[in-house]
Amino acid sequence: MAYDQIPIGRFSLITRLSQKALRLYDERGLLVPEVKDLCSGYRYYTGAQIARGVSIKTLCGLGFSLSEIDMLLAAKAHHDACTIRELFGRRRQEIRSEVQRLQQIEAILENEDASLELIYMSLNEPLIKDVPPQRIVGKKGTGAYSETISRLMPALCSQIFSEENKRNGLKVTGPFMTLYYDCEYREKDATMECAAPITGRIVLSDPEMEVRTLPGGKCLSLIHKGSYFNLHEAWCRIGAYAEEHNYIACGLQREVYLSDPDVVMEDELLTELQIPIGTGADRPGN
Amino acid sequence: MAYDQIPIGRFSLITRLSQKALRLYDERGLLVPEVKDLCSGYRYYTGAQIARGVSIKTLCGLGFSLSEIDMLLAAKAHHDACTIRELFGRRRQEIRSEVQRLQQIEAILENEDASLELIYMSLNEPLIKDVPPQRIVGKKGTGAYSETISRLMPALCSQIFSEENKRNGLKVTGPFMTLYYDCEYREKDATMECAAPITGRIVLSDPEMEVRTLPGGKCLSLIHKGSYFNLHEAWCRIGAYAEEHNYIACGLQREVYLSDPDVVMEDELLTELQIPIGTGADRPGN
DNA sequence: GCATAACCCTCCCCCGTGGCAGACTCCAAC
DNA sequence: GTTGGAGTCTGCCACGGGGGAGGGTTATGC
Repeated sequence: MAYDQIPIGRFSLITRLSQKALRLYDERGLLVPEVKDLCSGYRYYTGAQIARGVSIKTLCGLGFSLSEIDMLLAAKAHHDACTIRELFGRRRQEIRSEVQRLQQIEAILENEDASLELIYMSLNEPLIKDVPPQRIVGKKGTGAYSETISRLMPALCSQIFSEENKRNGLKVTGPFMTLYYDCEYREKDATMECAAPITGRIVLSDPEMEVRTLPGGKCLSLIHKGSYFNLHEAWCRIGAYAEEHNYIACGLQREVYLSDPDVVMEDELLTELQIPIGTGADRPGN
Repeated sequence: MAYDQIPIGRFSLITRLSQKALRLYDERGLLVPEVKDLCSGYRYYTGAQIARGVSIKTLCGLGFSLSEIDMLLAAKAHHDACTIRELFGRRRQEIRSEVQRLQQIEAILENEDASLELIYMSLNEPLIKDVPPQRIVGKKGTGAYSETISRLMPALCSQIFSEENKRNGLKVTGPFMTLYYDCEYREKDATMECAAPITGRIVLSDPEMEVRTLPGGKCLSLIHKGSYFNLHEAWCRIGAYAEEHNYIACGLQREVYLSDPDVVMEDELLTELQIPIGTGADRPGN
């Protein structure tokens, strides 16, 4: 059966591989046409290559990558059932987790029908992330939460934005935040510190204010959307999550004010809660 | 809160978007940094952009494309709940079909554990494809299937590969095939034609042989792997599939011999079955 | 004020496939 | 032999990032 000059189009019809794909496989060495006319550049396949082409098409449909397909076909040629089993198993694992992921997404999309608010809902899962060390200036105080913060923030700002510091080129390099020194909720006498990450030289006239470097490291992070009055709910959630996963706070918990409350509407405010869990050494005692 | 010079690294940590992604969104206009230092090229984001970044991150995680995210955010800005609902619904649909597809693959991977043979099993689903017109030379005959074919093929070959035709540059341009003239199975007196697609001028000494052009068009196609003795099973499957989907044959059914039986082992032989089904103008009702 | 480390920039390649443009080649029929 | 149409070639862009090279910029600490 002298039938060995199959041009790409015909070969594509037989194997159901697109011409584009066939050219790619040629380039990659996965399926190289038996003959390649040097002057015209035309690719000619042989009947014996059809089987390989069909195999590639099928494995492709099963979601294997080109390099995996290469390995599978080589393993088959060597009757190496072990490699094949392993690759198949791995692929099954991938598919399972992918299906799970998609089903979670589907659940989210179905829960709230036409609202983008759920965007923040789905962010509610706390995540672990890395935080860089920051040089901050802060002012400590004790009292009820919101009142104390309302008192500390203006004091902090007036120092940072003083004429002298402006002249010295002081810059605020990140969002303002509050650091909490207590491990539990305290209604009236919580100790906290309002702070801002800065760069440059700073001159302080308030003796209660302090400049230092906050250590970086891993932390549990949760972004909350909405009024500051609802922040305690978010703290509850991140706390529950930490407990559930056996994370122990190893430093000051932080409340990072991502939005500017002077500009953003109350229920659009973003706030990030952080609980250091990594190798940080700034335990309350230190 | 004068905090408006967030470099890309810090912004990346806050929003959980990679720097790579942020640069891409800048280029695409999806999330353009408020300030771009013209001489250093540094990107600086503002606190007000965090919300948009977080939204993008979340929508991305839900699997929306960048252009869809653009539409969603625009729709949200215009309080256009309708567009949002539509995009969400479409995405849900996509996810459902993707999950279905993956689960089918998983089923295939689980069925046969470590064998590549299933590769051909999964090809068993007949497919509709386009076949080009072919100029063929064929020789007809009547009788029992395998005997008749065994008689016709050598006759055909001896003509095609005759000295005279070789001199004229006759070329075989595709696999040999058998065309079946009967609509049903006939044990002893089936009419069939063995044929080969050719190009060039041909000289025939056998008056029973004929050169003509086989019409192209859509056909149902199934690739069978294994001995020719089992071909009838494949014919049953493709026939059942055609009946199930109301496809009516509108031309000669073909058996295309993709492998060379002189070279390939019996149980590795590939054969393609084709049932022409026309352009859809010859459905049962029409 | 300077050194150094950390940061940021642009450009290129990778995955695997589809689409398009412009040029070349092949074949069948006249 | 010629011609026209179909087939094929290469190369570029797109998707949505990840990774790396090589070189400029900023911040901190001494």
